[in-house]
Order: sequence, then C-alpha cells, then structure tokens
Amino acid sequence: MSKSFLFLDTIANKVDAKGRVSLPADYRAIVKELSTEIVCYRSLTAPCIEGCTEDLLEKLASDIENSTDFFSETQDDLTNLIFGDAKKFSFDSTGRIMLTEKLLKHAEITDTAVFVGKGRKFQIWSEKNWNEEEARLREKIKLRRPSLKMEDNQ
Amino acid sequence: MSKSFLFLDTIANKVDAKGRVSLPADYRAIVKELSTEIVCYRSLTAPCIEGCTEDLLEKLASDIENSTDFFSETQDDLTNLIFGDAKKFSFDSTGRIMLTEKLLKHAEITDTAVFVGKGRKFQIWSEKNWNEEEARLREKIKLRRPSLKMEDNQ
DNA sequence: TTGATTCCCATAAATTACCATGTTATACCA
DNA sequence: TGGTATAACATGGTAATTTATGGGAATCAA
Repeated sequence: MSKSFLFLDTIANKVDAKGRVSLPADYRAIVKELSTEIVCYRSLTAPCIEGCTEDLLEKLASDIENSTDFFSETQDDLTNLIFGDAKKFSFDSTGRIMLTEKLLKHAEITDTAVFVGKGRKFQIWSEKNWNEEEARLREKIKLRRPSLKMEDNQ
Repeated sequence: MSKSFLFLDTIANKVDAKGRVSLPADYRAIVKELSTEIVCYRSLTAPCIEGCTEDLLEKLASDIENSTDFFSETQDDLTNLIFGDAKKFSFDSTGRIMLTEKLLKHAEITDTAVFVGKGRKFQIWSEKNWNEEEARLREKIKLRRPSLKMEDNQ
C-alpha cells in the first residue's frame, strides 16, 4: 500500500535577496518520503511556476511513450515544452531552494512566493497573481458547481 | 468486507485561544482505524469548514491522474481550488487539532466548533450558523414531506 | 578577482508534544 | 435501582521542537 503524498494548502514564503525560498515543510516531507527531487518549469497556461516530483515527470514520459493515441500529437508537443523547460531543484539543510531568474520572471515574483497545492503537482505564484487567480476560480465555481465524484456523496 | 467508517452525530467542542479543538473521539477512532489523516478545507457552498480523510482526497487525485490528460484546463482549475485550500491536520496525544485562522474566519467560528457528521465527510460550523442551517434543513424537509407520503401510500 | 552559489550558524516565531486538571460518561456493585 | 468507582474525554497551560528567514563564511566558475 502506497503512502499518500499530496501537495496541499497555500503557503506564502519570502524570497530573499539571493533568490532563496523555503520549500514548505510538508512539501519537503514528500520529497524525502519518496526520495525523489523537485522539478520546476514555467506553466504553459498561467503566469506561474509549476512544480512536481521527478517521479511524476518520469510517469508522464512513459505514458507518452506507450500511448497509442493517434491524436496525442498536441500532448506530445506540450510534453516536449515541459521537459525542455524543467529543471531539478534540491533544497539545502534549512529547506530552501533557489529559483532561477527565468522562472521568477515568468511568474512575476519579486519578494513573496505563494505555493499552491494541486495534488500531485503544485504551483508557485506571486501574491498579486494568485489573489486574482483564486478570485477568478471561485467566481467560476459559483456559476457552475463541478460535478466531481467527491461532491456526489454530498 | 470493509469496516464501516461514517462520520456521525453532532458534537460541540470549545476552540481555545490558539485555535485548538478536540476532534470528537469517534472521529479520531476512524482516523486511527484507517491509519490516515484528517484534511480540512473551506466549504465551497456554505459558511463552514469541511473535512474528510486524506484517503478520500488521494482517491480523487488518482482519478484525476488517470482519467484525464495532464493538461486539461478544467481539471487545472478544480485541483487548484480543492487541493490548494485543503490542509492536513493531525491531532496531538490529547486528540486536538489546530485549525487555521483562514478556516475559522470562513466559518465564523470564535469560541465553539460544532462538528456535524456527513458520512464520508463532516462539517465544522459555528453554533449560530449551524442552528440556522439545521432549522433551514428541517424546514425544507417539511415542505417535501407531503409528496413523500403520497408515494408511501401507493 | 568578481559574482554567484552552496553551506553553516543564529534567532524569532510558529507549531507540536506533553503534563495536569476538571468534567462527563460508563461500568460495576450493593 | 441508586450510588459510587473507573475510565474516557475535553480543556487549560507549558515545555520542547520545528520552521522560516536573515546573515556570513566557504566554495566554485568565469
């Protein structure tokens, strides 16, 4: 039986002058538990950084490899983009990673990085952009409640 | 055959200055039985906190991982809202969890937290909001009853 | 050397673990 | 059945630990 490892919660940590940020403790625990590494890349759809474990990217790679779907060409392209952009990040003894200029710039992060859990993945936003994004999502939900399995058993 | 694990009953416990609340003993028993953890998040539809076992979220994550592609837009939005808001809560040796400001504020809880069982999930309300909600629900049932009776008599 | 990255130490704040007390529910016995 | 002993639970307080974060020394590359 596999232990659960979900990236959860929303945590705002400071980015210091050297570009260092504490990876949230819970996230670190996952990395240690799986003895894997964190991989980050620019989101293809939003002004934020996206991150996951190296494990997940490996799974993605083999999924694509074994796919018999004729129409997965787009997905294939997207995957190439991600792999081309992705970079491994390891944290120091105090739990900090050092994000690159490229990533920070894409996410418009200056002094605060907001980590947002997404289950198997997570995202890193600027405070401003995340506030706007969250408002947008909540608005969207109000209009049409998602028909997720979870919601079915009320 | 799986053991039954339903969150039941309505229990009011005090929230102290630090935000600590005793998780009802029956709820704790479930968590121990399943060797999982409690996860809480702001209800999307009501002024209350919603809680479930981490197992349930795990299942959701797996469903998402398998059923749809890596790049689905709708899924992206949903996972942000659900996993981004959810947080794991483990209880200490005396059975208490520490709720966050964000959650308490959303549920308008100050000094008392009312745990309401909902089967696989549960909710945490302020006394005031729960009294109103319960009254509303009972009222709603009353209105529906005539039609239920008719069906019974057939 | 200069600039950048990594490593290590220090501190304050937040979180967690633990101990003690009061209260309620349960079990037991006369 | 009533009363009491016992266990389980809730709750207040405090000690111990973890985490975030700032700064500096050591290391490395150009």
